[in-house]
Amino acid sequence: MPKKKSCVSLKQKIYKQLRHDIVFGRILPGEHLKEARLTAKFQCSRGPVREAFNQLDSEGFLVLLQNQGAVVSKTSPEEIADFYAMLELLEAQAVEWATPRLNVGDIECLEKINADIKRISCADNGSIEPWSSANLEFHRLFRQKCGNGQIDRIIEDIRMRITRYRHMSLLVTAYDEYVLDHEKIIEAVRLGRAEEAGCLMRTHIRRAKDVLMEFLSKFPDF
Amino acid sequence: MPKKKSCVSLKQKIYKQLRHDIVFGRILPGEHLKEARLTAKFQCSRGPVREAFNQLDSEGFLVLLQNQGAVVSKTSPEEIADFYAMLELLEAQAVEWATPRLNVGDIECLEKINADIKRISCADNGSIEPWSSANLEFHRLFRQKCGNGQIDRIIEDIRMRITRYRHMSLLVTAYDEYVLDHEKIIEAVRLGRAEEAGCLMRTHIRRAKDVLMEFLSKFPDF
DNA sequence: TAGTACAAAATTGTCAACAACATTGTCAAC
DNA sequence: GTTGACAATGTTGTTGACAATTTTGTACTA
Repeated sequence: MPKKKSCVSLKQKIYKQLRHDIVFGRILPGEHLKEARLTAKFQCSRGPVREAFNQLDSEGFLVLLQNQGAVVSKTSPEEIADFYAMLELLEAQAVEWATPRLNVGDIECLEKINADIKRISCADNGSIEPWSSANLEFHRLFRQKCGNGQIDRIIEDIRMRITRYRHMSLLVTAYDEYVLDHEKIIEAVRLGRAEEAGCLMRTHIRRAKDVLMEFLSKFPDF
Repeated sequence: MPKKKSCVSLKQKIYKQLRHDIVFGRILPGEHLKEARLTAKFQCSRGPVREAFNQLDSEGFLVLLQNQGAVVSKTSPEEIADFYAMLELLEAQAVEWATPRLNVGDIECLEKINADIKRISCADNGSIEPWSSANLEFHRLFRQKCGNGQIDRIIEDIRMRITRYRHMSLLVTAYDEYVLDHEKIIEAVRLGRAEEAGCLMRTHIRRAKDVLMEFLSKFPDF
């Protein structure tokens, strides 16, 4: 049988699909992934599936056990708290570094994103993903412009790891507070007050952390 | 041919060996690794080699190019500067968090490690690795005891990534200053002055950064 | 000589089969 | 009924072969 042209490797295709399914909660923590099942789903052999597993393992989304296959990693409340403590530290620093580097266009962009967030909040159609995407975009802008590619990469990784759990807490979140936090941060950035902007970001993330941790304590099943 | 017992997977064995060779400079940045050569070296098929490549790729030690194999990743001076900026931030925080958690035994341990470092410095037999190991151990203690597993993991990753370059700068380093820095940090920790200890760590890492960056600017070939 | 088209070689991507290991189910002994 | 050995089954680890792609070598043309 002649093969089809492969512009992008099967490994990458499978990796992206699986990561998306894990991050957005379509595959649950603790679930045991079997190579055979995915081979059937993606119509390929076990090689590419195994390579995708490997990558997901070293990024923390899966845990590979010797001769026992892959399990979607569970993140304990303690680990989530640790992740959020890192976010506080890193994103505050990113904002501080970014502030003197942001131009008028960037600030307009931030305002536009925050307006979108506000609009989505008001619509409140029960769908979490659009809100979450817009929110991530707001935070992403700072770290991408802060001038340190490593902090950008590390924050991105952490955000990916906690997205699944964050989406839970969004069910009970008062979105308005977050929008106001964002407005304050934008204002501080506009005035060039880097340190203040960093503090505001820290407080903002702390608030999100508290909401999520309280949610998790109420629903220990997750 | 009957196979030997495999307590640890070939993939892991190859991964560890390759990572060690990269981190300790036995394989140089930019070098193209070919699967065939490694299958010969490790006496196995291409599967495990490919899996090791994948892991090294997602950890940043290699870059996998579509249909073009694996290249040992080069780290530019700018990226190294970024890594060090992260270390300043993260290790200072780790020390600050660790300070109230360290007991008498831990502090004795720190003093013992620093004494080892001093002894190795004086011996000065030209071998970098023992000094580097002892120094890493000193820094590792803080992050392991700081109560945040994620910061520990992230710092470990960064340290791995820059070890190769750090070893260069150790050729021209005045070790004594580092030992004194360590002593000051220990003293601050003993007195429970968390914030001060954090600042000292920040200064200490900044010093190491400056030495390395100056070295790299003198030898741009690396 | 420089440049290009094309064939040959080398290398990576994928696959299907086999070997090693883990889990499950069965059955006898107590 | 419980326990432990052991076979049966299922899953992962590894392999060698083939397909697809890239690189290299070579002859030809301007």
